[in-house]
Amino acid sequence: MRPTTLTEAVYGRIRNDILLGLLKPGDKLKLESLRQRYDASINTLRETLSRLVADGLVANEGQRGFTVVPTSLADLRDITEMRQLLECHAARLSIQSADLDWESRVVGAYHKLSKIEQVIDTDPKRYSPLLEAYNRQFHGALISACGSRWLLNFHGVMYDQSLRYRMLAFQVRDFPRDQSRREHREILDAALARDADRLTALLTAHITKGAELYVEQDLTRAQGTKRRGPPPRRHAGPRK
Amino acid sequence: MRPTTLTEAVYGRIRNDILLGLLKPGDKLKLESLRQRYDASINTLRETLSRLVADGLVANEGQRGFTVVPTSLADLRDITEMRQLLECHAARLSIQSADLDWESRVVGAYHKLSKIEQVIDTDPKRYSPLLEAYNRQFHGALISACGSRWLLNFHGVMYDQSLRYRMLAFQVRDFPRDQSRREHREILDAALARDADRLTALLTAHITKGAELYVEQDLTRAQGTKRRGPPPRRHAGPRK
DNA sequence: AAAATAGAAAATATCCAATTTTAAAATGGA
DNA sequence: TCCATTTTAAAATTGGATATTTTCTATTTT
Repeated sequence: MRPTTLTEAVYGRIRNDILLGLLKPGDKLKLESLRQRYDASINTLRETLSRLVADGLVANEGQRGFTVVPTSLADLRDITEMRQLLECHAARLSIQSADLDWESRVVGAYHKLSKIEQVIDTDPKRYSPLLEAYNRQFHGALISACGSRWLLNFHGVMYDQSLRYRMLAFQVRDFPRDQSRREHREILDAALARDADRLTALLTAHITKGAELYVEQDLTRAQGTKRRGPPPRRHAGPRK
Repeated sequence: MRPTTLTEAVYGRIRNDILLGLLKPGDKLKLESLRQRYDASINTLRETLSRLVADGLVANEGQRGFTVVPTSLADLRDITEMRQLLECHAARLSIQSADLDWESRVVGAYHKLSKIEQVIDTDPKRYSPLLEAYNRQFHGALISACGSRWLLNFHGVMYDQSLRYRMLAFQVRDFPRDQSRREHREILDAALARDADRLTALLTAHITKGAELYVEQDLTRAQGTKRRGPPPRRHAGPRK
């Protein structure tokens, strides 16, 4: 589904630019520049930025305008643990009430992911953002039967946060090959075997490894401007 | 800390009105009416409403404006379970890294809560919103040493959501007496004894009971307008 | 030279008026 | 009663104007 309103479209674009690291942690988001870059009015921009504040991707201190939320190892650790908690819990619930539809979604998502992983693995030059999209869909499918909107909601937020760190890591280091492919395969097997314990163990390890991609570099250096305060504010909902 | 900007102030006021049930589930939030009621411009209003969308208190479907998010038993169940998950997890973590400061916050918060509970218990007419504030502070203190900003963040969202249901229940039924007082006492004891298992068990029960106040009435009747679709969208950060 | 201060320039937060789009309601026949 | 059309009420956006607040820079003071 494509955005029905301008605000939503711009929201998606800025969000994407932050997630991809085009807008770097700490960057000041001057309304005037944004106006030109995204071709929308100040008011529309402010509205979209407010939403991003809620997602924990943008900060809005007092009267000092908007900035891209800074990164830190502590924040990454927090996000990683939180994502593990939520994703494992949701995966467990999903397995409990797993039905054929769920299985079908999981297998389908895995297939897509697997195919593109194969392509990229043989030729790293062909890395595509599609990989990230399919990866998200696979993880999404796994927990799609958990039955809790809020859980999916929060998980989505954490997923995006961790994605940002991962993408930042790829800016300085090569995309890791092979390993995550095998992990995904194991995760799929555990899911289809309805082995909740094994599944959560695998997911935990998988998520940890993903985070390490970032930790390995010390990416917590100069970012945009000064204070690299704590993370977000208030935030909410998942994508329809 | 008082709001530094108009938007923040209005945000707080609308938020409060929704939590208190002054703005009822399903209510249409016409910008024009809001403009008068809260004395702010359309743009400012849109900005604050966007934030509330993130909190899962306001919905913003397509091009049909804003509405107060409807309530439903399914949603309440979801919220309740989610709050239990987060609050118990956070309480456990808190106990793990509990120090004297934490203990002091817990005891202090309990004291305030206890005092006002006593007053209200002897004279129900004197029910005060302060009780809710102190109750929040007590629960907040319990998990304040968990060390995870995101966890506190998400918990805050769930707490507010459950508070809304509770307040809606009080509109039709009397404030329950005595029981929760005893529960709080037990919770305090378990916390000070560093008994994580007992504490989480008590918290779970306590939260369940709180939710039942609402379930007991069938409060899921006509609310504002038509479709009472699913809950929220995206959401994010905690209060500073 | 470090610290404090005054003033200028830049950027925010807000508001208002006007336009374009959309959705919901009303109307008028088949 | 059920469509199709017109009307009407709102919402989404824009552009511009205005106070206020920050931030920067040059000037003084200690």
